[in-house]
Amino acid sequence: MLLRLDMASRTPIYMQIRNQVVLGIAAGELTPGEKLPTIRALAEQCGVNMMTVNKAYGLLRHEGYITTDRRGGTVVAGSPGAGALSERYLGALRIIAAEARLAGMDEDGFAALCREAYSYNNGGADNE
Amino acid sequence: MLLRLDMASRTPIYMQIRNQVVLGIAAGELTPGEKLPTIRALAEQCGVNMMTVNKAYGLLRHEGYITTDRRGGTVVAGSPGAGALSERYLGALRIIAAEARLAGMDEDGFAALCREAYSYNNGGADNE
Amino acid sequence: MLLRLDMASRTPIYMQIRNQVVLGIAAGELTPGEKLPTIRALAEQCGVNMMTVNKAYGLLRHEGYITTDRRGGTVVAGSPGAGALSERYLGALRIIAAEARLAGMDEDGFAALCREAYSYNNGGADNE
Amino acid sequence: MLLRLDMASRTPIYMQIRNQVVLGIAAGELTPGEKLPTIRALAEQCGVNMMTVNKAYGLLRHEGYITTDRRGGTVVAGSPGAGALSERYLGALRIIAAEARLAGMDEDGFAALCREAYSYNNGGADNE
DNA sequence: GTGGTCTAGACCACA
DNA sequence: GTGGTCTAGACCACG
Repeated sequence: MLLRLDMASRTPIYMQIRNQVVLGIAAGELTPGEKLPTIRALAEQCGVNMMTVNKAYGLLRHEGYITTDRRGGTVVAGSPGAGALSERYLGALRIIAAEARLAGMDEDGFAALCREAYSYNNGGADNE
Repeated sequence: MLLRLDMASRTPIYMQIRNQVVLGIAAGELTPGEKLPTIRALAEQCGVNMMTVNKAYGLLRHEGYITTDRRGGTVVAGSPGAGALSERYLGALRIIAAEARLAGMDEDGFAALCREAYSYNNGGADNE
Repeated sequence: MLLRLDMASRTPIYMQIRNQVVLGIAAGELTPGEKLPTIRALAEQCGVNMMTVNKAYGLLRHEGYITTDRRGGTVVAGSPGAGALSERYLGALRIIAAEARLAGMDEDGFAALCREAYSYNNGGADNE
Repeated sequence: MLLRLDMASRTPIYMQIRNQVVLGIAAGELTPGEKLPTIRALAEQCGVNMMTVNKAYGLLRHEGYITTDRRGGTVVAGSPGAGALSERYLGALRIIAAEARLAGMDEDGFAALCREAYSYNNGGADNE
């Protein structure tokens, strides 16, 4: 699992880390129970501060994607609670859909794009 | 066209305005050639600073969604250039898709959600 | 609203701040819509670092006790969502109850103590 | 007496052990004079370090809940000194009460919850 | 050795 | 002027 961060992006670094981990879990690259790098290790590997990684891990932990074992170590959790997931993404999806529509993409094309995004297994998401 | 802004949202106000205008155009609520409110009017109506509206209009203009008429009015433009739109949204879509997948949604469910977002006609989404 | 922090306490400072704000809201000392001190102001007033206050505010925001207005300022929110509140406190209450029981307090005495805690309007909680 | 520990909890393991023992005594599951497992045995049973169990036992001993017999065994003590117990819990109780109140619970409901916590016979609380 | 917490600075986006 | 983010250190509790 190699993180690729874009220091010039408008997306905060801690959010990029968070996104990459989520993508990694969804892609099966990170499996439940697997141990994540320590805060210090990941910070050094990425060339960022510990606090930044800490913030990303804290966010992921809060979202239920990872848990922190008291005996030292951060591990990938199972699936987070389902919750009202539909509503949560609808807002963002609507905006993307509106932009795609105005750019000339029809509904089928957009659905195909979404399916591609769903089945895509990581690779080069610049996660902005 | 009534803008509904959430001052407590993490999404910057200027971006919320921009998003609502894009949604409005996509929904046909704002038609090409239609005149938008003046910066001053919209700022007063929404209770925000003129600079904020100005920033939103500038962004929309830069993206090609609106143009500024010689005599000072701001009008809705036609469709912006198509461009390689797929690549632009794939990053964000992948993250949303990953979250949806981890929340237990299968590909068909996600595609259905995306179609719903595509055909949705405005409403009041204020998320990014 | 004056915060009293105990630097020697085992309770993290950010948690002490969080607790005092919660107590203040419950006591009616902080009313919904009221503006809280800025991070900088509170940090200086308490003699702690901005990041510490920031963490406390972030926690309170996440818990729904306060919201941050984009136009600058942190305000007291209304009531946070009810949720399954009973379950959340039962664990902690059971331990306190067990200790009280072993110290010789009977059920009525404990209930009286709890009522006192409920109706107490701030004052000198050392919030450990 | 079976301890159930949550390695992902924010409560330190030694404190979880301490809490469970206190709950066990209060519930009558552990009776005065009863022998507790050796540090080594409990550590193995729970899959934690001996130092951790030692710390929990040390805390319990310091609080008067258990004593160490001459011949090396650790046994449940009688009731610890009563003391001014009210003041000791008031701080924590006030915070819980404030949260419950803000979550919409009235005084009677809170008192009922406290009585339930008092009469509860163990179960598996691992919170602080 | 792990994460949790804190400090004393700093820069930037937003309004 | 506000909060958001980040840095480069540091100390401590826990295991």
